[in-house]
Amino acid sequence: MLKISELAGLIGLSAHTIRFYEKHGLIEASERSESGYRLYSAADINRAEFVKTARNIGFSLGDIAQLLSIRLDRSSHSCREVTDITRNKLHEVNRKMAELKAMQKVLGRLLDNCDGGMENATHCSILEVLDNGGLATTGRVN
Amino acid sequence: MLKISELAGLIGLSAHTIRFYEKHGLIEASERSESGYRLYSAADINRAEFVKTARNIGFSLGDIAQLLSIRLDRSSHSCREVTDITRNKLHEVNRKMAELKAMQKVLGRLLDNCDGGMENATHCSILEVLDNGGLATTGRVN
DNA sequence: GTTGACCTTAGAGTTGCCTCTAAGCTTATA
DNA sequence: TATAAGCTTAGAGGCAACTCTAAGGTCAAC
Repeated sequence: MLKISELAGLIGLSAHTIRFYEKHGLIEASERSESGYRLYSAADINRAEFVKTARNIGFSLGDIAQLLSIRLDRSSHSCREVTDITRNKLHEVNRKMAELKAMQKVLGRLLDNCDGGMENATHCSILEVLDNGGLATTGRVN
Repeated sequence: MLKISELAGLIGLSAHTIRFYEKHGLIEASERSESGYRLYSAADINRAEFVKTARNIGFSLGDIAQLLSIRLDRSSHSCREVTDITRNKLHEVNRKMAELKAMQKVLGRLLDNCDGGMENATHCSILEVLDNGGLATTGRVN
């Protein structure tokens, strides 16, 4: 049985974060010492590691809660439920990637058109673009 | 002179958001009517549009505050300051993109290895990966 | 028996960006 | 003139995922 900071060291989360996850139902200590300290069993540790792995991959705490409830009783859930959660996450990631790509493109072009020297900003092309409502989308813009 | 909801309609932000931006120093109404209504001049509208454009590109409110203070007195700021803000943002976007790409890769592989059928999740390969600390990185993985 | 590290709790604070509410005044329309 | 739409304010609420604090109990070592 591990104490909270031992578990924390093992899986690489702070004790604070473990308590926070407990409050949200993700991690639990199946026992308490006489003095009330949390004590983590092997099963608790596995669960905590599951949480950490899922978190590393990028699942939200809400996703993880769902995955845990499936994990807890695999036979009454379908494999499909798991892939649905995963696919939704992938779609979310794809959406964000698209947004970031658009930002990347615009920021890159702003920088391309601006020399960024130490002269004053009176004719700064970036400020001009911002003043004019964004990059012109006429011409060969792609 | 426009009233707040007219400005809101023009630039595509809610009146709530415009007040919120005002509280944070981004947008201002240079006048008030006798009854205290905000009235926006052409210059105020330009400024609000500048804010909206910068926001659309993805600059944070903090970035925009900096850009505005440069815009307000272009001659005492260098073009370089503007490119620095822009470059920092680009780096931030690049960092996030890299994170998302990693997630994309992992999620994609999880889905590839799991058929996601309606059978129960007893042998779900995604849960297994999560239970085993992530995707194995041995073998031809990349 | 005292120091110091570690544990407990409830709850507040953080960051970023809104979003909404309450309570009340103003303006336009029918 | 009455009603509805629109405006004002201060301040609360919400989301995600922590992060920290206060005030105190516990435990191991010297």
